[in-house]
Amino acid sequence: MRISDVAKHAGVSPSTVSYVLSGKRSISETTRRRVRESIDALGYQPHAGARSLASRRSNVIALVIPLREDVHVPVAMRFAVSVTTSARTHDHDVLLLTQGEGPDGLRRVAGSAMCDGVIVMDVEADDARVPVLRSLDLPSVLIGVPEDVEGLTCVDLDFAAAGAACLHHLADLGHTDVAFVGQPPSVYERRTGFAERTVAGYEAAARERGVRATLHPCSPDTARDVAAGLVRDRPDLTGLIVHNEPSVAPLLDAFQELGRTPPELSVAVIGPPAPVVPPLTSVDLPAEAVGARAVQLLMDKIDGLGGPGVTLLEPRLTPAGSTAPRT
Amino acid sequence: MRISDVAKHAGVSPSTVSYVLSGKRSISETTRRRVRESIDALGYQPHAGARSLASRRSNVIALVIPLREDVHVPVAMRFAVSVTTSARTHDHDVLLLTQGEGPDGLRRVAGSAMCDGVIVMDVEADDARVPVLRSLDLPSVLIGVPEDVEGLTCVDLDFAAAGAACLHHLADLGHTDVAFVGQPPSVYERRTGFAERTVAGYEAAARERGVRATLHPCSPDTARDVAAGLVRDRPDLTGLIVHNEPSVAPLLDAFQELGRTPPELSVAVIGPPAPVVPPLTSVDLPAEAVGARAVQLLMDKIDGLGGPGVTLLEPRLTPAGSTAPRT
DNA sequence: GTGAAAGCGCTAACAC
DNA sequence: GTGTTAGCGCTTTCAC
Repeated sequence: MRISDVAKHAGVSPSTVSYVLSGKRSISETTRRRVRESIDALGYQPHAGARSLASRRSNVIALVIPLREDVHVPVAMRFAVSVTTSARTHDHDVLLLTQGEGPDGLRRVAGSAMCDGVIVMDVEADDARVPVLRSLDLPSVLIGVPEDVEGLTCVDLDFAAAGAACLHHLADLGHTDVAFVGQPPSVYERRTGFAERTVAGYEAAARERGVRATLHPCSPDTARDVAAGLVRDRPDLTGLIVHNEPSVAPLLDAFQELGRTPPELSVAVIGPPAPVVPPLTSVDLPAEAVGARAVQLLMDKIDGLGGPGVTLLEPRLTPAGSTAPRT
Repeated sequence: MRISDVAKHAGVSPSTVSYVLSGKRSISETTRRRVRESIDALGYQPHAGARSLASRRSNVIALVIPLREDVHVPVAMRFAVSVTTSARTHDHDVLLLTQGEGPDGLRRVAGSAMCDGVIVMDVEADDARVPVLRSLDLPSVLIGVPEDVEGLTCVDLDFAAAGAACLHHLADLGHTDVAFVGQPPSVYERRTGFAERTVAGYEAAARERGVRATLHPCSPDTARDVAAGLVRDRPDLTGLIVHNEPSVAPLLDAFQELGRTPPELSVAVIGPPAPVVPPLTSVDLPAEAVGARAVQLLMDKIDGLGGPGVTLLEPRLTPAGSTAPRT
């Protein structure tokens, strides 16, 4: 089943079928309909390899997913699904690259023309893949923001604004002593962009508002200790910002056992709304929007449109019962 | 940069370069070396589309990942990563299909020759994709086992054996009253193979051993109620089997508050070892092994080797401090 | 052990 | 608005 079979069936030339499919030149309404009918009748599907050979377009994008222990998998998956779904609306498929392949994976897919572009997740401040991307002339979009963004196209949530939004929210409620429970230490050590920027936004806002503000890296299994340490050392603490999805539940449990429960201890979280009752004041992480935007930007680049630039999506803080005015 | 450039550089014909790359005919050691050197010197990489057009092999496999609310994402991701990594060792890449595309996604990638085969995850007892797979003559491997396995190649953990192993372990310790806390109700309603089989194995073993055994679907937000119900209605309960990864922590917390802690209440879990201290007696879910096996089986099918069949990997129960003899 | 050349199925000039 | 045709870059017969 090839394009010439469809052409014969419809009584037109192969190129006409091709143009009906691509819409790259105008076709009379009658011809278009006849061709469409033949395509349906025969169940024709173009051969992807032949198409990519002739058109120099694979209609595939690559997605590099993170695999680190300290990356919250469900969030990564939300990005991946969003990218895949969005790509389909642009008639592209998604090739999965694991971070384990590193820069070589990028060279491989670029060199063999397996994909038209690549989306890289979990970008660090000084990411080894960035120089490779610069040298590769493969259209790319980063989800995350490295230190040097020269020539790159990046998308992310405005994490600095998210950190600031939480602090301003608490400051507006009268809190003057706040702690920030963050990502596992390793995340800061490898200088993951989003984590650094969140803290920077939080600390800047705290200075601005004259709020006492400290930082406490955390992971689910150290949550208990972090809570105990805060209760012991910070008697005046009334505000808590948590930027660590899987630690939210253990942290709240620990604080509760220590006699501190929201909203007496006002808690705001940065991340997907945890399915806890009652709901928490939170800044959502719009993975779907970020993924869709990344795909859109990549499609533009593939089509030679748009230049480099950093797109930061505005965070939205949703107040809930876990934060209240200081008493 | 094409194969003919490499051929010229090495002073051989294009076909010789092709054969050096594919190993499909014998090449003299000297020629092989010269060609290899030219390939390295020029940094040649074959064009994937051209290759797939000429050879009718894309060297890509598709992977359908589940996206359901009730599927535990980190486990699904472990499968996906294992499949991707294994595929690379067989010189294949992985195309991501979301479950949202359903049967049409399979038809699409099969019809356009985008991939040589497909691996389908999260298979249900009566799965809509199975008849499509049967009609498609696209090599496929299912991770999971549907009701009718005629003509299919399936891999999975032997969940029936896992359920039985937990019960036998508890029975060996003298427990005679056991409860099984399972997946969310929706998982059973849509008849997901692995959940049904686990329960079946558990119940059969319980009958065999004369143990009182009941089933309790659960999700993280109903864990508290499930625990309360069991404490209230089952005063003689001393054994618990949990087949619900994200509910383990809330469940144990709830039981603790009700005065029941391991190993007085002996708890065994089916799933990846939870990072809790002290560790729990558990049956591991060998996602890596299952993914690797699925890829191996698929590669064999693509090469025309091996027939249909169901491969069940033996579970391994690792005893730990959460289970103890009944007192 | 190696080379020549005929496709693989499609796209996009070019021609009308 | 439509048809003809020359590639796209590789694999694989066929021939030696």
